[in-house]
Amino acid sequence: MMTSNEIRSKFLNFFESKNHHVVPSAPMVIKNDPTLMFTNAGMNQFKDIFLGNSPAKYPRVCDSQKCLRVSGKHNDLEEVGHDTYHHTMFEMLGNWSFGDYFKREAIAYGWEFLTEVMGIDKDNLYVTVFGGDEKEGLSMDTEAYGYWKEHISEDRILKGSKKDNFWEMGDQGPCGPCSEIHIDLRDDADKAKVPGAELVNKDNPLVIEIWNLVFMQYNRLANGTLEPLKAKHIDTGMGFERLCMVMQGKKSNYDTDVFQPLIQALASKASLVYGKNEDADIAMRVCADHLRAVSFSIADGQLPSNAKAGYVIRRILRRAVRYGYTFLGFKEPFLHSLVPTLVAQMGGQFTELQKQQELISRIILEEEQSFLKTLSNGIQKFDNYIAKALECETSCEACEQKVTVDKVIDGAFAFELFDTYGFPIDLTQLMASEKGWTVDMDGFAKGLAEQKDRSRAAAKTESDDWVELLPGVEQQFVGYDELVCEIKIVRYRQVRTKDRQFFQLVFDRTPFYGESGGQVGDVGTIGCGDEVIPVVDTKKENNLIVHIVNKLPSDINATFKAEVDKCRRFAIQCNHSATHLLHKALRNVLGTHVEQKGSSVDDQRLRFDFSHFAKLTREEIREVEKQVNIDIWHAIPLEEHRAMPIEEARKLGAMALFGEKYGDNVRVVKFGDSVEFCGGTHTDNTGHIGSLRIVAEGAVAAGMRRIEAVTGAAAERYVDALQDEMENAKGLLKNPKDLSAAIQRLQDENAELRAQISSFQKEKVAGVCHELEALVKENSVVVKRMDIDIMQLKDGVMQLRTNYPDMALVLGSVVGGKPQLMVCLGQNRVDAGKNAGTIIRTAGKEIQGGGGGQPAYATAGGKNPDGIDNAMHVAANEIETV
RNA sequence: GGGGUAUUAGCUCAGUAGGCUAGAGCGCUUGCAUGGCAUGCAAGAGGUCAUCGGUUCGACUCCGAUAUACUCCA
Repeated sequence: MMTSNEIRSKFLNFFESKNHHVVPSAPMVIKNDPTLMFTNAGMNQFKDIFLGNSPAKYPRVCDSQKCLRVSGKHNDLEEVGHDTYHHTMFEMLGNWSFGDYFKREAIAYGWEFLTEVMGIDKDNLYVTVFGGDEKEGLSMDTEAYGYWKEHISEDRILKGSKKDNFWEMGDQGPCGPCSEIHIDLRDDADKAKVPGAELVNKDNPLVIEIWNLVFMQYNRLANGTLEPLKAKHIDTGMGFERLCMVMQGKKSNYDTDVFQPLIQALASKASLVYGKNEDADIAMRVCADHLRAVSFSIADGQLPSNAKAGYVIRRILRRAVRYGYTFLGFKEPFLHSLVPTLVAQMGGQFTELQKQQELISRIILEEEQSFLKTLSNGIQKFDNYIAKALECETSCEACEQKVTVDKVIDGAFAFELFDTYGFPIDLTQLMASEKGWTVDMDGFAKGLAEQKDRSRAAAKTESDDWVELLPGVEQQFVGYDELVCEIKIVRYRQVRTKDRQFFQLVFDRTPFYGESGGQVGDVGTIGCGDEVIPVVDTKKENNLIVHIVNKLPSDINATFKAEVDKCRRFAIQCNHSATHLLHKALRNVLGTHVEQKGSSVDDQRLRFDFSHFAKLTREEIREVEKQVNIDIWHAIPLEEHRAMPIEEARKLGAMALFGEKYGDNVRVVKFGDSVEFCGGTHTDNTGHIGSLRIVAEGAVAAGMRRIEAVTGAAAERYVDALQDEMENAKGLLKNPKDLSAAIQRLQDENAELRAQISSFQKEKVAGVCHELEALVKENSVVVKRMDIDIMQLKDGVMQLRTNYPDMALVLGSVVGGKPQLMVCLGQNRVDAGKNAGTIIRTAGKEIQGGGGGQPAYATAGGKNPDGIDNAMHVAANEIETV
């Protein structure tokens, strides 16, 4: 039997023999494409070639690309595990032609590989071609049909609809008809009953598509129309796991050697046998699949989090935990313990997994723990809800009105559990059914739909088609050397979001750095004559530097002077270079397990995330700061290599980052011992940085720390602020020798004085209460004016009340021009039907105020101090009257 | 980017349709009991109810803003 590793290499070797260049898989996590979070198809890493933004380095390429399909157009998440062939993460084998060969060769290569290299029986194969679409005005792909006829009998060539046989990567952009190869894996008896041709594209788990050949020949415009592409491309994708299933004679992807080790490990952990129980089998498939997806993402630098791409990863992980919890009986974290199995199996091919094994395990463990906590919170909330509903039932029975609860969980509550507390709806349903309840799913769906509408409305952006002014001009970035230059606008378009509209401009050459690699985009101006237009931001989309402006220049075709905000850029460069020095210093001080996991650099500060498992001590922070500052004092000049062959760069000791895509030639930035692959802009000498101060250190996730620091003028300001505060504090304390000791003394003194005040107050109150007690002993009704804050007497008066159940007390006071009134009644008077709250409201009118309280004790305040005596009389009268 | 929820004792959390002397369990201190204890009993300490404003006679509670955390959607 061919192993999965052998199958992968046979594919790559085959296309290499057809003059294809074998490239490595791009990272699964996508960094600079606003329309896409994860690589969801093999073609992603070549997107800018298809869009015409950059030229192809090789006309023919092949690879095996790790992909994640979980959101957006290809949303398979809820399918995964229930069938035998959907996955979140999978490998896509592909071959490409960029303006080189087209349909004839693509079809011939595909056929040769499957039937001759893989030795698949031709009688099990079917192919589809695009059958045309009237609405689009497209006719059938007779070209592809013709080439297929050379290999396969016509009754095996099927015509497909636009849905199945016309491929588009989005609402706009390159697209074209495609041709799929399907395989029929059923046994002969079934084949005899129903011909395979009838089951193609019908979701039969044994008649499946294995390869899609896309013929890119059109460009879709924003208004929906198609225009022919000048250069035609081939883009193919074959599901690696499916091919393994075919080659290993299995009927499920999960039965191949790609998944079985994980599934077997899970089964033994759960003390179950795979294949005995459908629910448990699904759960094991879910866990095996999701563990792969999550581990690969973390290896590529995308951690679970509560927003965007990180949130997608969190959801996948939680889905696995949910299935394990419900169907495999795992009530404690378990997924993390499978990481070694995954690494043992795939770590050889994907070294990023192996190198970061510990980090991956720790992060998964932490996520599992936190989700199990959310679950237990949700279960508690759920139980409370049921208990309350049943309580209502029993209490109603007590008053002999037979009311039964209808045992339906309110949709709004189910949605609240889900939306606010993250409690999965299927668990709510499961728990409900265990108790004989049902869930109002319509109500739940309604809540969810409203939520979705709100979000969509808020996130809506519309972009027009690009207006081409200078077609075919390739953009050039000159910002490493120049901050001012003459430019022409190559193309532009308008973009509208909910509360803003702006224009995106592309120049022929630009000094502006587009946001990428953690470095913010430049701002500045473009000017022509008297007209100067601010560039408010610069972004990078698919390797294209896009300048954001709020209005278009009056003459769009003019030559402009483009000028980057120099001071800002200088500060950014210093911060970026300081980040490199910091990275190196951290590895020196903490060890080489420190890897960059994220970085953000702007003109104000720098932020650096890295793998490390403990809080940095104050000494470590000092040492890191010191090492960076020594590099700064040494005024090390920048050594920059714009395009160094990657192997040579590695020999120099350059640090490559996980989850980054590198070409054959890379830019290397070197300051002394600090050598990094980096596309960012840097200061020409570390001396310019001035100094670095670390201002914050904290945790981001398990095994991951974050440092924030400032440099140069910002560092000066930071130290100034500290110094000012210190001087101020010293000044306030009359310049003590030891500030901390002085503060400590002050605190002790303060505590002592507080204690004294409170004891004085207690004494005073006790005195007053004593006085009142004497009066209460004599007369059961006491009316007294005493101008102190009555609220303070509360405790004492309440004490009095418990001792003298017949007591009635009316106190009045005027403090600071504000009248206060209090009525307190002993229990016997309350039982007799008197209510201090009512009395105080009546009496309160006399001081133009309101008040309230309980039957036994009430207070009121007011605006008219002159009425206080009257108010007391009124209250007293109320108490006396029967 | 748009919603929702939470923030109360060292920890985990109750709580009030504005006024009940702000509580429980665990932990802590002290004392007593047992030969011993992951023991029992008793007493006690510990709270600017996240921060800042507003409404009110009165706000832990209502309203607004901020911060932090959690969570859903995009």
